Amino acid sequence: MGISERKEKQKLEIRKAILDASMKLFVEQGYENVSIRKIADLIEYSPTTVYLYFKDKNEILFQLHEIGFQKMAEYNAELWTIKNPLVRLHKMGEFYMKFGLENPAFYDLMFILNAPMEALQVVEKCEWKSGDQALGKLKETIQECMDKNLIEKGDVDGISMAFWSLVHGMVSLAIRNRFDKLVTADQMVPTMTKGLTWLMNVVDTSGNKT
Amino acid sequence: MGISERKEKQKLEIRKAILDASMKLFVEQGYENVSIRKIADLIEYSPTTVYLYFKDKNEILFQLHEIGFQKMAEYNAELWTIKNPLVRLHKMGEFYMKFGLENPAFYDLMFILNAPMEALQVVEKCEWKSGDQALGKLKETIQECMDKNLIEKGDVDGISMAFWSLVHGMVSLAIRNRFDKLVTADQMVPTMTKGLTWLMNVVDTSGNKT
DNA sequence: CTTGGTTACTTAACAGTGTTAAGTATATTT
DNA sequence: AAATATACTTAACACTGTTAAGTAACCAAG
Repeated sequence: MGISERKEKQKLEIRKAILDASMKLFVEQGYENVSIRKIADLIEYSPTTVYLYFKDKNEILFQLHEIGFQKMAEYNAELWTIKNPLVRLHKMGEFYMKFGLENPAFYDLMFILNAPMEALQVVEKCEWKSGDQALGKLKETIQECMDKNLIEKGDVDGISMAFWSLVHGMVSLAIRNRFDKLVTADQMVPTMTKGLTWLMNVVDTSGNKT
Repeated sequence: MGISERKEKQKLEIRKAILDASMKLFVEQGYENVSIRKIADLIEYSPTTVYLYFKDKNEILFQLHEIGFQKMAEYNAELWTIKNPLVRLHKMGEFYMKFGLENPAFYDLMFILNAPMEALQVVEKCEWKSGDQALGKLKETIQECMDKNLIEKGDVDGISMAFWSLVHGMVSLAIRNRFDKLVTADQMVPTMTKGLTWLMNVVDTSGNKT
């Protein structure tokens, strides 16, 4: 079956070429400029060929959204060397904001746009694996903080959601230009950082507040 | 000048008709179904006529976004009768989330979509009046909390941003379906409420924690 | 070696989008 | 009555996602 194996390989190569082209378009020209026709132009196939490798555009965007989570994991790599869970939690927030501000296109796909989630609903996987995994790490860290009496004990799910929401809120308001007219450009990142630091201080019950 | 006055009036009426039609479309069929052609169909004019009353689609969406802020003000009406600024702050968050979840289309326009903000940048007004005003009320309340020693004193701007970000984060993650696979439908609102209550308790230095 | 069928891809079209240049009546002013 | 201004429309441009139908190329069976 060496022949059909090679064909399988070739199919995967074109799939990859489509994703690469999509990536190129959407990193260089932003989300709204990723179109099936432009992808087809780049890989030098007709637009309809794209549909032989992906169900629809949402599925392509879902795949890019997954690549986004991989990229985010790179930002978080050094996180797991941090022993103190409270310091780790703080850094987690910082890295999250850094990733979002430096990769607004990916952030859009991962946490703002509807399209990738629509792909998920169709496939009926009915599981947002990447999101669930990321939230899991956050919950673990918060649980650890509670276990070590670094923050007040409470509902881990609710507190995790609140923590995530705070950093997501900041990043999404920033990249969707809601801070532009309210904070000067040079004060935006400092204000965001201060907001997170404020939260960290306010939850800190260890007595070693920074 | 009675005649030109009547004409002015008529012009305003068509402007209003366009906005009414846009409203109808976007409340009934969602944001992505508001198109110039559909608006034109509803008001029984040709699509190009719309451009005689609005610069472009972004300007129409900006106007709808303003109506959204008015609607939000209605939700907040009873807020200003609350004397205790800490209780008011809590209710502010609750009403904000309630508004967002009950009016996702408006919320989109006000705090998520780029289009309305693009209209603002073109007009060179260079001021997001509605957003600035809303944030102002939040800052006042937080300042009052500090003055009355109900929360720890600190950077009002940063803390206001953090507070806003938390509730915005929750609403936007919810309406963009990021909670769907992570929290069961019936637990979503309670989890969000708990998250806000947690923050309120954690900042409360009055000693009367609920 | 030819036939039949599968695979991979393309052409052409549908139904829509925002936007604009150019044209046409109607009404007002000179 | 002629010139001008107002209000609106037609037709087109350049796009979008998506699909039905058609066409080559290859591959296995008779």
